Amino acid sequence: MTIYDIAKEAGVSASTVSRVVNDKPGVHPLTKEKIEGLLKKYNYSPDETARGLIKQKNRLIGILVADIRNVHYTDGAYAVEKEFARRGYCCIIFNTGSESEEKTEYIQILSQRRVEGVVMIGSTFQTKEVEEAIVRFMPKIPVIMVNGYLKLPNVRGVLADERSGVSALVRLLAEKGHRHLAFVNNCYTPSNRLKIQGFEEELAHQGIEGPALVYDAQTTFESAYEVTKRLMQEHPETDGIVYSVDLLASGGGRALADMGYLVPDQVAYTGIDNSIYAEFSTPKITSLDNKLPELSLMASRFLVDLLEERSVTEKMMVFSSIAERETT
Amino acid sequence: MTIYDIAKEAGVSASTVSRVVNDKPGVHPLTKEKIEGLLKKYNYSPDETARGLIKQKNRLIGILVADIRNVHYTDGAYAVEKEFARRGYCCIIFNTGSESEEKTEYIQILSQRRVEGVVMIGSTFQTKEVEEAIVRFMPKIPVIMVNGYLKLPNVRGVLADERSGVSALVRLLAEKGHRHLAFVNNCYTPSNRLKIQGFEEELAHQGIEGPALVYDAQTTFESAYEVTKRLMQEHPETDGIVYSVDLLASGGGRALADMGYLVPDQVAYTGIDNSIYAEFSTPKITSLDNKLPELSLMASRFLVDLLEERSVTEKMMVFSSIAERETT
DNA sequence: GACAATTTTGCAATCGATTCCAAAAAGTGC
DNA sequence: GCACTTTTTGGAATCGATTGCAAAATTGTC
Repeated sequence: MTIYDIAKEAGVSASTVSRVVNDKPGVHPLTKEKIEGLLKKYNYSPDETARGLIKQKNRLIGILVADIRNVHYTDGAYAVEKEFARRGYCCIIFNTGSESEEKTEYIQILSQRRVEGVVMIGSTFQTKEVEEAIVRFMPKIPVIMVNGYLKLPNVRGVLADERSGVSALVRLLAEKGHRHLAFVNNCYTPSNRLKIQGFEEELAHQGIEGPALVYDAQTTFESAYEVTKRLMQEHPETDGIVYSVDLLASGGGRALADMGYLVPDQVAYTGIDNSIYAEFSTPKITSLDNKLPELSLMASRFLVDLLEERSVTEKMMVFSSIAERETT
Repeated sequence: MTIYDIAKEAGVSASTVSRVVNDKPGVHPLTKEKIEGLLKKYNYSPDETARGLIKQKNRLIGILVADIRNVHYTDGAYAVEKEFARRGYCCIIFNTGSESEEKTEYIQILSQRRVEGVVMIGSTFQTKEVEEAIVRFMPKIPVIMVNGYLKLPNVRGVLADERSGVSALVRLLAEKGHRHLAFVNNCYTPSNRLKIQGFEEELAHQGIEGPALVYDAQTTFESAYEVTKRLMQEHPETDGIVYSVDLLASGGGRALADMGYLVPDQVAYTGIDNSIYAEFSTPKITSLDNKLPELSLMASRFLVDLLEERSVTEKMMVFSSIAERETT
């Protein structure tokens, strides 16, 4: 059912029907009534594709996420979708995976769809390859990065201040008397580098000397379990651990329990992200809340400002806060 | 950069450029080479919107989910997106919320976008209102419901057999000697009704007489905690509980622990969905795995079959299995 | 070099809307 | 009833592609 079909049955031209559909003035009340009847009769609603073509605005937003199953990305994607749906946009979502090739590919696809804006959630998009892909395929489309940033004219960033957040975690541990601290890291993303930086800085602040203890683990419960055991064997004096993500903290906590340590008295530990893992592990894990949902919501608003061509700043910092639970 | 711009610079017509872009025969090798050079130079890629308009196929799929933050929906949405991305489709996703009005609205929006197919994830879409909305706005668009079903010519369903799954849970409990069983329910969705049915049927099978004990709770950890306490006070003989979802089982487990019950010896319990809650609670919860990711993957394949007009059955049943852990 | 066969190319219509401009219809005043 | 204004309507171009058909260019054969 197209606008022409309606026009034909109403005995008018498509222009007139279009005016009624878009509620524009200059249509005779009787004609309008007649057309409205037909619109309802056939449940007509205009083809947004065709509309987008002529208007050069398709009200489409692209969301890029490495893996939506990752709890904190889920929250972010949800916030973005909700905010844009409210404003009459549709969101096209892609799970890009971690390969940079895939990311480039999806950036191209989104540009082909002529999306009006893109939100990239997660620091994994803060890479040279993504930068090149943006320059190549969407140099003019507003891009907002949640927890990431690239220095390009059409890119804006919304970031949690994880560096000072991790410093706060260290301060918390130090205040409770834990001074032999270690950091367990899952991978060297830009975001994680900042965390380690915050860790080291605060150690210095607290006057804890010596090289900072950083252990590497895979992003799995089991790996964190193993690494923590090894850590405690190699450095038995350790009494405080910061894990780069909650999942690791969960695995590490299990290891500490199995080794017979009293938590938080003998060894205290924290996660980062304040995710479901932190809340549902036993004991409940103290975690750094980087407020990804809020961050994503802000990102959406940011993007809307850009779409409506309001001038805005280059990036925004949001302070993260600590959700203290049973492990500290 | 449109196809005409390329054509102009190459000194040929748009038709010729189109032929090159789509790799169609009948273009002189030299012309082709020249055009390909320009395509690369300008990073030209055809506007999918315009393409969709003329081809009457936009390679767009709609995904409707009540709330993607709901862990088992996340997995489903992921599976669907991945499968369609692989096939060159884009997915438009909406979190519909639980209101039926919103669902109707999003169904209309998707129809306006002329999506080629729709996947609805979750039994919440199995309602009269959704049925009406489909008839009204997308009577011709293939719709696949994951864990739901509506009797309409364009709708197909992929369902987990939760009824017999819950029966299996009851059987498991009964085999371990638990015969005073209760069911804690979060809400009366079609899916949950089937669970209760399976619960009651198996009680009868096992020769456990009396009306089945069914308690109602909100879908929160706290509510499950309270309801479980009340349940154990009102029926202290209870030695086995089936919770309609894992989150409830998690809250209930905490209540049982606080009341001093030995799990699983004195009281055993199970969740449903085999979600992250089941895996990360302490003790780890035995849960019914309704295999939503697999279900969603099957749904995608099902939809592809429909899109390619292969004939397929009306609905498919998938048997669920039990992931046994520490609470039974 | 003429003519047929074949290859290469472009014109124009199309998809389903929107919108400017001009034409038609209706309304107003004398 | 005529001239003029205002309201209502329709025609045609447009957005950015695709595609069937006809025209043009090239190639081959004698």
